[in-house]
Amino acid sequence: MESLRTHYSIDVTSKEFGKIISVAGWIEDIRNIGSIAFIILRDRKGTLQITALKKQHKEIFDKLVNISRESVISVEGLCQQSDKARNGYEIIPNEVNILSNAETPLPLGVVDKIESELETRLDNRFIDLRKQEIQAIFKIRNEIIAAVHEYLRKEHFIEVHTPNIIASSSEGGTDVFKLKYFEKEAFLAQSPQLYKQMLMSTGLDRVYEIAWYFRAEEHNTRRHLNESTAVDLEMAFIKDEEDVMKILENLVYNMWKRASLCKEELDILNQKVTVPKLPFKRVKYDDVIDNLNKNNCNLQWGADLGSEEEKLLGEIMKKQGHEFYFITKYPIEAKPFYTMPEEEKYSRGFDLACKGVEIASGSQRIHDVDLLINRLNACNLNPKDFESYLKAFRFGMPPHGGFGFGIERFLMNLLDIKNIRECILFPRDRTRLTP
RNA sequence: GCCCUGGUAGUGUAGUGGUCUAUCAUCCGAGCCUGUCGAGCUCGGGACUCGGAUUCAAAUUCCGGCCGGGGCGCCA
Repeated sequence: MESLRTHYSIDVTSKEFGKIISVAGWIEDIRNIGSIAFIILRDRKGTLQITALKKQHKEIFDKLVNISRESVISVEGLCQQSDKARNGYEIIPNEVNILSNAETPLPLGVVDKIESELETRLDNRFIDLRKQEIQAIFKIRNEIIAAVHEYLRKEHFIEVHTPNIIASSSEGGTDVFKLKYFEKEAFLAQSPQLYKQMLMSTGLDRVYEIAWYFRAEEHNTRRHLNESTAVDLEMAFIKDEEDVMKILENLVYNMWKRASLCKEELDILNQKVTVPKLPFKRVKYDDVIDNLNKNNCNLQWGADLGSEEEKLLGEIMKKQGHEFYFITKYPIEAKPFYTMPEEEKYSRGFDLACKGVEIASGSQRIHDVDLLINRLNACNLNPKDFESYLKAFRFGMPPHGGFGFGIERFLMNLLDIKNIRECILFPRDRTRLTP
């Protein structure tokens, strides 16, 4: 055999009929009818059929029929047109190489008729990922991240990488993972917030990062991970937060558009992606509260929206034709310390929501160091703990703003996936540390 | 952090004090079958999360551990 694989399953065309080709992959199914057997082989692009006849070649027939499912083989044989086989052709094998034998029974069936639970699937993720509908999620994920790079580079953002091991918690509030760093104590970053802001003092002006977020909160829900990814972005010399929102809505637009082009994967997932229209609706926080209170909510001014209120707002906005919308001018007390205040009680912070779920949040940031220290104190944080961050504000810091944007939440929303653990290859949740 | 909930073959389930020697499907194994594609048929295999308590009797009730699922708060 000259090579393990000359063709992928779906790349075989009528040009190959009558020729010797080789294919390789995992044995998905063996249907032994007696004197004839059909072996379904799966590769990256799809499946194909190998047809073995006992009469014609008993040795190869016996070999193929006795391999366990999900073993890896390479087959060389005659490619023959067949209306009865999938893809319109079948391979008549003349050489079979077993590259890897799968143990039996499988901990999880790839094409079994019985659905497994998410836990079983995650415990055996390497097999779970053999399913085309699971792979489709990550192929789409790859595409939308490509769209992020493409769009942001076009807008002159540069991709950066900031530390994940840090000396103090980024923003206070949420729980962080503590770890030993030689003789010191360190933490895992809950976001690149402080670093991307510091980069605004360098003149790089526009940066973004596909960032890891580590959060030690002990929640156990469908929409929380303890390790997640995000698109984090920061830009300098902005007039106000509107400049940031423009980038964000265009980014989201481009991501949806790119996802809508993944026709094959969307078909497999039975999903339709409708590209949103620009610009997204801007709604002031005050109007949101009024609107919700008119609809039988009892919200105090200054309160953050609970998940039920968020959902209700999503329904109200949808009736008005807005699937995506910004909530702007949040009360300063509902936003983190680095958020730029506006007037007495407001801020230049915003959230982007889609279908009643918050998918991104951002703001214009404070660039004045005295104001920043005031806000730290007001939030019961100690400016001393933030000295290396504050230093970047003392020697020339332009006005700036940015946002963070959870990739898994976005995928859930995009593909109507019910559990966030489906959106990341190897999820880390409250109890899961392996695989 | 708080609250609710669950754990039966490899997988997914039925069974809620007593012929349970535990159901069914899938799966695995042996066999039959020349056009399967959820192949079919015959035969066989395989399980009660762990520890303690109650009881004549526990998969089933109670307590605890371990491991899950979900909701709230918080957040992405």
